[in-house]
Amino acid sequence: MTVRTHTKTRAKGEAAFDEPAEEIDIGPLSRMIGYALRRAQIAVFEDFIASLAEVNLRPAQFSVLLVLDRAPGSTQSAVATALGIKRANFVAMLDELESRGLAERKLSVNDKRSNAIFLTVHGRKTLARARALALQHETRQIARLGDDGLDTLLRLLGRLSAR
Amino acid sequence: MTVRTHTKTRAKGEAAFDEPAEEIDIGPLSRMIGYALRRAQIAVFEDFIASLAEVNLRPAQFSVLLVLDRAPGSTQSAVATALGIKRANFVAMLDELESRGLAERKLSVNDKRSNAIFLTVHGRKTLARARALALQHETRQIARLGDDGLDTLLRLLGRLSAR
DNA sequence: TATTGTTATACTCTATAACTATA
DNA sequence: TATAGTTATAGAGTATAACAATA
Repeated sequence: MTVRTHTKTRAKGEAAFDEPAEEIDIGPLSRMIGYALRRAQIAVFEDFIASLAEVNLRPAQFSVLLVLDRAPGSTQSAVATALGIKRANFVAMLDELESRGLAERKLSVNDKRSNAIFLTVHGRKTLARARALALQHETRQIARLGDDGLDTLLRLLGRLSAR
Repeated sequence: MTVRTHTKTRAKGEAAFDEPAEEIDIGPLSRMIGYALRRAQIAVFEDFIASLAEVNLRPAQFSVLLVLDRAPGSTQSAVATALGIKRANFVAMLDELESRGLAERKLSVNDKRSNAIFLTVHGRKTLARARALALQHETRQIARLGDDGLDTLLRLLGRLSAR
């Protein structure tokens, strides 16, 4: 698609204040870290979502299944906090995973306030398939980054995320 | 803050399937590109928003002012497309910038369907201050990245965003 | 008193369809 | 027919306050 700006019919080569070039060059914006990060994140998430379409898992849902597999029996608060999700917002997320038969809440016997969360058998099977798909996605991104681009990128991103 | 998971009172050193460690380690997630990108983007945007609090400009609003300064008289569609914003969503954004006296729509004489967008004098003054604040923010992020971290990061992010 | 899960709510961002006036 | 701006609307994602049950 071609991006055009406001333009008058005008003799060739002639310039005017209110008539920018046909396509807008965003200029210094493309060298700003936040902007570049946002564009890259959108592109990578798009590829991730398309890659996992078969299992219908969004990035956040996949991350929850991964954590539940690593730390089965965790409370909702623990999982939510580990992933940077507010516990209030985690309720609906878990509701959906549970309604899809991927995870389940079990009443805790020790602390009756909390639920212990587990993957179901179906959840584990789905996660296994999701992992394979995510690996393909990841491999594709790593290939784009080139030789030791991954380690370098993760190191730099870690410095920005710290604190 | 300490993240705790579901835990029973239990003799020291004893392990159990449904009792994960006190804090959940997200594990392989931290080495996934999309996840690392998201965390970094959130951290950088947070710093950006705090840095520009004085002028009350969000990242997207700042980017619009930057583009208008570079390409005054551009149409709404051109600006929106250049920044990856849907033109329908750009209407309310511009409404706010206009109501704050930062930008203005002018009826185009050549094509009466479109508006030519300009910064106001106040918009230019605000942008000048915003640029100074954004530069401080950017300098802080660059310092975190270390020696030639910026060029490396932008090169890698560009490879992920391509297409 | 503090915490867990929950509900209600609101605000931002994003996406699509459809209208109008112009081209 | 197609495009620019607009409206309406819906869906994610995220944030806060408050409540009941339990610690």
